Amino acid sequence: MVHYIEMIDQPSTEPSTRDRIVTTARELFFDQGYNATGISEILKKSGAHSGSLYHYFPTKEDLLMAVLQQYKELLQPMVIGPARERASQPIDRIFAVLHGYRLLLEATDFRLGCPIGNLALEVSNSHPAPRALICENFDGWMDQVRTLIEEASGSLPPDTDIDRLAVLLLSTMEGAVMLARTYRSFEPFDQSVLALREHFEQLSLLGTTWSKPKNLEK
Amino acid sequence: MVHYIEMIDQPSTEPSTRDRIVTTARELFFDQGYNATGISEILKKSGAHSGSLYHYFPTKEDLLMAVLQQYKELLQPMVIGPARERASQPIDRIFAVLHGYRLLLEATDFRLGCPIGNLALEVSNSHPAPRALICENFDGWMDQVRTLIEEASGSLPPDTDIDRLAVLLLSTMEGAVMLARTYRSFEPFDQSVLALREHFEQLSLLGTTWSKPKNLEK
DNA sequence: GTCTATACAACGATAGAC
DNA sequence: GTCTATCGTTGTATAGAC
Repeated sequence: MVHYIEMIDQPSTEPSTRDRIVTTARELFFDQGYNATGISEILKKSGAHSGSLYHYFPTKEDLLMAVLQQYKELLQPMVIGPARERASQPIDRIFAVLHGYRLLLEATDFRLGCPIGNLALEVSNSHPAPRALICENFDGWMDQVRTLIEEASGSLPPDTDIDRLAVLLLSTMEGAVMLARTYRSFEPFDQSVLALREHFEQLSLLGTTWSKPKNLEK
Repeated sequence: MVHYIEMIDQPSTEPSTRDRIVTTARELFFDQGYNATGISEILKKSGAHSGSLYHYFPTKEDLLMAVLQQYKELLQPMVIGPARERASQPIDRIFAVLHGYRLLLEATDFRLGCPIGNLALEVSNSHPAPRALICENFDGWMDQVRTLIEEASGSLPPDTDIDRLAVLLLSTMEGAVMLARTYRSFEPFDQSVLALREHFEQLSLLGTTWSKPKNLEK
């Protein structure tokens, strides 16, 4: 609420103290995890002081929630949008989203994968409120991917379960990123994505040869 | 080294102090994560005292490595063996392994998923030595699953890439467990597994009909 | 190998001046 | 809203008697 007003009132000036704190916390949580990142570290890197941080965020958990809220807002401009621009064909756009995570692994030498996945495993048991926000992040991802799948449905059998496919893509991506980061190798990621590709190719095959006239348009 | 002697010398008596410490640490790391678990908590729950713990494990990281070593030894008796006994058909045995994780999610109300996956994301960036042991755990899992796939290769196309399939199963399982734990719901897990089932069914279809006349059967 | 006592740094969080 | 100073606790790890 105050948040939106700030975004309007400060169109293109330097970021507010609050935003610097959230962004810094996001970066540190991403790289080191939630528990391994101390408040003092966030203060030092952001240049803010403890009085300011605790003015905005009464507890560390509140700061985590602001970070997760920011991730929700970054999904479109940072993940989905760029992926859409990198590919023109419907099915390629789906895999362009996955490829985005590979680019991140590459750019960070396997340090950074999916920030939501990291936090999901670390805080789900102990922090119920952030856990709900993590669900919303996953929901947003699957919503977007579902849309991409729908746009590609011409190449899929008419009875394809799109929700199921979106869940499969998210599950496999999360696991593949986990393995790549652990092995410090693209191989498990690439193999997983390739296997998904084959699955989609099989579906395409079924979609074009199976049904009756259905998708004989052009 | 001393480890094996102890196992032989104490066939069925109560566990050694060392073993109690490792097992307790394993349970706490599993439920709470590595960073969120304090040494004092391990000492309290195991009944050991700090002098004993630091006698065996000079640092907390050394204890983590002993835990990861124990996981390697538990893979067969706790994961693969039971799965093999729960199913008789080759392909069913593969999915019985995945189902084992569902049973664990169910038994723990979604608190516990895959212990290796949890630790992988939490410590890979900061703890190189444990990271190597996590790789060995993943390797062991994929070795076992690869064997299960080979045993089922009669139902698969002859050119099936078995390694790739094993990686896909691990990636998807890890992601599916992550989502189930986050949502506190079986749905993402079940949907992911169902999608994998469909992938295997497609492969079976190709395996039996392919060889010659493409897919013009029936 | 096991126990008690404790060192010392880092943690999350607070108080109060400005 | 920002700053400094600091509280009380917990963190990992040690020392030394037995």
